[in-house]
Amino acid sequence: MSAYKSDFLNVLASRGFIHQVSEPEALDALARTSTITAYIGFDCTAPSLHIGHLLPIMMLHWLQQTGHRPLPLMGGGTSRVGDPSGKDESRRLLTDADINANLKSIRAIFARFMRFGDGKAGAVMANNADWLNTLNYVDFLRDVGRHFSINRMLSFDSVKLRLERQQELSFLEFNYMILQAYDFVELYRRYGCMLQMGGSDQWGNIVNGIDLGRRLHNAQFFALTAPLITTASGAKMGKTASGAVWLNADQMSPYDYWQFWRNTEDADVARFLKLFTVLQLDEIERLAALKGAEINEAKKILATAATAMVHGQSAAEQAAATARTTFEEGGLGTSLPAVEVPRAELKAGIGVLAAFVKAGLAASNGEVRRAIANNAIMVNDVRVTSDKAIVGEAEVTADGVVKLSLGRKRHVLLKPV
RNA sequence: GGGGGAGUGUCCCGAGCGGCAAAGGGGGCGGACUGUAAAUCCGCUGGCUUACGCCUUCGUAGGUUCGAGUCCUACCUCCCCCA
Repeated sequence: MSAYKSDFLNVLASRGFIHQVSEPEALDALARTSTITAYIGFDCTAPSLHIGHLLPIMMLHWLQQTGHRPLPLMGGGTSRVGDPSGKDESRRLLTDADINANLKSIRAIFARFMRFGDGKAGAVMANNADWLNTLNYVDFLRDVGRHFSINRMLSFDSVKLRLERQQELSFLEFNYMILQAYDFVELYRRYGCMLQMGGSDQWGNIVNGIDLGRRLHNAQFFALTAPLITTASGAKMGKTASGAVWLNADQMSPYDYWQFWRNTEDADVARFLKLFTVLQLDEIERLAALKGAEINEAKKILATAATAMVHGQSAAEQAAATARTTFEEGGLGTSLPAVEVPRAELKAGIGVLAAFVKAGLAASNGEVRRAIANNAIMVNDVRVTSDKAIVGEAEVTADGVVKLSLGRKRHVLLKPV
């Protein structure tokens, strides 16, 4: 069904990664005849990447699998500015120390998805702080700024929407697109990078880079954007009670990560398998054909495969096993999140309210009270009906833990130490 | 510089005659139904409290009042118009 001749575009298109491509024929031809270096920018405004970053990371993965060179760019410099795209409010400005700390913890994630190092397709990581931080303002204006038309910049969605909605857009943020365009050129100079990929909201920024490349180097750059991924019911992906779905294990356990995928809506299963796992397409076809309750099998495969991409095969299988014992056999899974409690404290008895707050299942005593009123609280699978109930040593099971449950899905173990 | 408008529950949007823990959505969480799905229906969605109740919250700081999100003053931030 795909009209592309190159492996690279074929794979991306058939798995649903492509929203827009500039000059598709030329890019297709280039991908067939040479090794492309392509970059995607990631900002460092949070200490971990989350699910929203997964799509671009997968694009880099496939880029490498099809023989090309991925170039993840850390926005060490641009994070100091903040991209106004899709935002009504200015982002908080981060300190350089924050940015560097974030950058460091993000870096490890990439190694899971692509091979770094030598060889023609070995991935390279760059940081735009390396060139942006030392720019000379006047030189930059003369060399780069003169190629930008304010008239045109005002017509870009990222700017236009802010202005139309009467939201403040600072000069600092207004410059973001210029810096991103400059990044593209700089990566071309340093690494011969000719393709920039990103989310669909990046189209305007990328196109600016293409223009600048043509003006400064008479070079043909390319843009490729991925669709914005929403769930079948229209919600933005990756929002849960506790916030974002993080990729770092210390922000979100592999078990919880597995659960996130396990709870995918039926209608999203096939699409997510294509986007977020590396299963063969014919295998995905087979799974997608499952009907009714059988599709749960596909969801488990999705969960395990997607978790394995980020946390490794063994952690993924452990999460799957824990889910199986917990949900299908009514037992205790070993990788359920656990919270340690001093044995003496448990001996004295902890009120249910405090116990659930301590376990992180609720934010306040009141929240636990309401949950009890809603029949949602269980200790060792026994429903709690009074907020005066005590969790003590008697509740420690043969496994040496106390199982606290909020609803049927959220479980935390209390482990005496 | 002059004139007009706006800022509401720490997720968002948004109503709010001086009696307000503050309408209504969305989102989220829980329950029922299911398949750890969707849809639907129901409940919850500031903190402490067994409870009466107490405390904290409507841009900031004061004031009027028995009582202020609501009225007054000053200040901060944003928007629009005029210069």
